[in-house]
Amino acid sequence: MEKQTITIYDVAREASVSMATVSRVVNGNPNVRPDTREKVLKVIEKLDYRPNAVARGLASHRTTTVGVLIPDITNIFYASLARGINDVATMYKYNIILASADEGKHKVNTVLESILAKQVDGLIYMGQNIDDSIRKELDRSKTPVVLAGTVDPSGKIGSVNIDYVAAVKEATARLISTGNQHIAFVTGPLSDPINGQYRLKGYQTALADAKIAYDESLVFETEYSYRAGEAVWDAVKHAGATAAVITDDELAVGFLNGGIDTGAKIPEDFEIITSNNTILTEIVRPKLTSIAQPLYDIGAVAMRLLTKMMNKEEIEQNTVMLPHSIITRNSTK
Amino acid sequence: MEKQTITIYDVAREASVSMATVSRVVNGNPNVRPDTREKVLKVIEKLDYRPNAVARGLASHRTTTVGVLIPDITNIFYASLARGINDVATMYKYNIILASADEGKHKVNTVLESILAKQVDGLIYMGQNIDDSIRKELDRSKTPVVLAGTVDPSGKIGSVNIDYVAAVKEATARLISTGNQHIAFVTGPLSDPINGQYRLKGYQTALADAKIAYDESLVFETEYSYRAGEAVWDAVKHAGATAAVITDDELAVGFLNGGIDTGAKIPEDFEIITSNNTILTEIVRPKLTSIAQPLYDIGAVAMRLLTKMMNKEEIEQNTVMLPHSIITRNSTK
DNA sequence: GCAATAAATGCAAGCGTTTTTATATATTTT
DNA sequence: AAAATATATAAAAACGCTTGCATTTATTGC
Repeated sequence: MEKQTITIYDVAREASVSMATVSRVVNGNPNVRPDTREKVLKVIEKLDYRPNAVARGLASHRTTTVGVLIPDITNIFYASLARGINDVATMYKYNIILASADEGKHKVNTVLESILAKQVDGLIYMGQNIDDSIRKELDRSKTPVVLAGTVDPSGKIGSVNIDYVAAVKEATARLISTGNQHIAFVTGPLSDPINGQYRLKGYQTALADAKIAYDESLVFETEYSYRAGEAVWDAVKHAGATAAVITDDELAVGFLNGGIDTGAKIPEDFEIITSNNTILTEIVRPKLTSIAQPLYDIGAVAMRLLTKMMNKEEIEQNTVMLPHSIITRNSTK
Repeated sequence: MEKQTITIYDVAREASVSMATVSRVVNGNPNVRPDTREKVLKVIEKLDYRPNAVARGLASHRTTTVGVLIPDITNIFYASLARGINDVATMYKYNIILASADEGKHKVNTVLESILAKQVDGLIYMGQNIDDSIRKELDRSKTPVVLAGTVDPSGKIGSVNIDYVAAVKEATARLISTGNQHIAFVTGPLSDPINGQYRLKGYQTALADAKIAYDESLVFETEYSYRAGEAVWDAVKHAGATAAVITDDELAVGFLNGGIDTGAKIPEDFEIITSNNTILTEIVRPKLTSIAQPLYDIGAVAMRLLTKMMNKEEIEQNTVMLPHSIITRNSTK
């Protein structure tokens, strides 16, 4: 009664050729006489045959599937990267296994393990700092990995980013140039090297260049969320800051509104530069001046890089830095 | 030289049991003597054996993978649903193959085909209207499908939604109650039954109840995006509307800013109610009054429903309607 | 202590492909 | 036209697991 699924074997029989030949046709192997190809294609059409990707994966050791690890799919920053990843993946005929590894909730290791068990051909990794246990897991599977919007200070793993040091340095310098002497640095977890090493360094360097003493009490570490931004406004204000560099747009938007809602005038009383130039920066009033990262491109380039690795092509540069800029809007003077 | 991958066979040999027994241990089959189980587990640990999910999938006809079709991953509405889906999927040990089927760009059919080829155990479908070719594709594969935030007017396919008719009716009535006689309905594609049938009907019903004539020139069909919202403001204003019900938050936010930026006073001159109650409604000033849909829950419930279908459990109700409400903020009087 | 029954384990046939190797057929070369 | 070479096709062995069935081992009843 059950509608029998049609296999390559059925096609072979019906077309009076071997399975091997059908396989060749399906895979576009040129070693098939045109008329045989025709014949086989006709049968495939007639039987409405669809190759079983799982069987293919087992036999060929290629699943045409890549894993994508994302910290939070509702964060526009990561979602934008994901869009770039997705488009390029689609272009190269890969499917994406998406796994979200919310800090804590689903432990990265478990999630990673489940993805790797699925025999993905490659992995795009976003977010979370890469600790030893993760690195070990990555090593044991010989799966190619590319980090998108995430750094590996050891430089072993390929990655696509912007120059965070330079970007934050420029942003900070810009705030200094309009007379600010007390500039806050409002950031996500410093355990993430992007924040703790690169961005912080850019911030410090700009201060040093301007002969302003680095004051640790102006560094605010919190989480990437709107609420966290709202919540931190008071503290920043009380610390005596007159401007802030903020490392995430949701955070910055919360921070901005935290200020606005308590009567602060932005940018007159307080200047803000944020970091990701997502649509959020244009949605709020005043619009936010921002470091512009080519989010979509970071994802796209990361995925492209991964395709090369999966093809075992020669990689000229496994750490790529895309250009950034600063988009001036109305949260700065 | 290549580090040999360890298979179930290696474990079996090393533990001096059969592959079947190892398989039983790995799959938690109770028919294994505790000491044998111990022995096998020890070897698994020692060899660091990891089952190959692809081989498992081929042998068992279950991939523990579900497909998720999403129109646009950067749209907070869908991303929120996806988060609910993801959490429940993780809870039930399923991986997600995410495919984004941007209107047009990647045709739904192609994407669907590639997902189904991967032998997913089930499918969550969001967004796009389900036309005949899609329905056919869905039917041919016997894969269980649940729609999340998407309706199937035919009622054949399981789905999780809110009562769009009632929600929009309430929203419209609320605007009428504050004296508005010319209320615009700003929506995404009317080809989507949610808009074209349900929401529109709610809008019309509210008008009818208040004895206000339905005026087609107050219905504005556009796309779900910030820019589209900005762009449509003028037309709506010129049509003489004094309030609007808008079916998407990004759209609404663009619309709001389109107004604000041209000097309109909201809500004094113009009232707005939006539809999804995402964080965007709280980010803008004034904050937007909104229909509240339990986005995360829609996703979560949809996925839960799907797990039941995949287990062939009895489904009491394959179309579930979650409760909605209206959250009053500052874009209405 | 033995038959009857239940529980644990092993055997081996799939699952639906790809791919290597061998064979048959076609094409060139001389 | 035979030998040599190139091209198409076939045969069958993997790929790494699950699972139905057969077999062995343990448990129970009397």
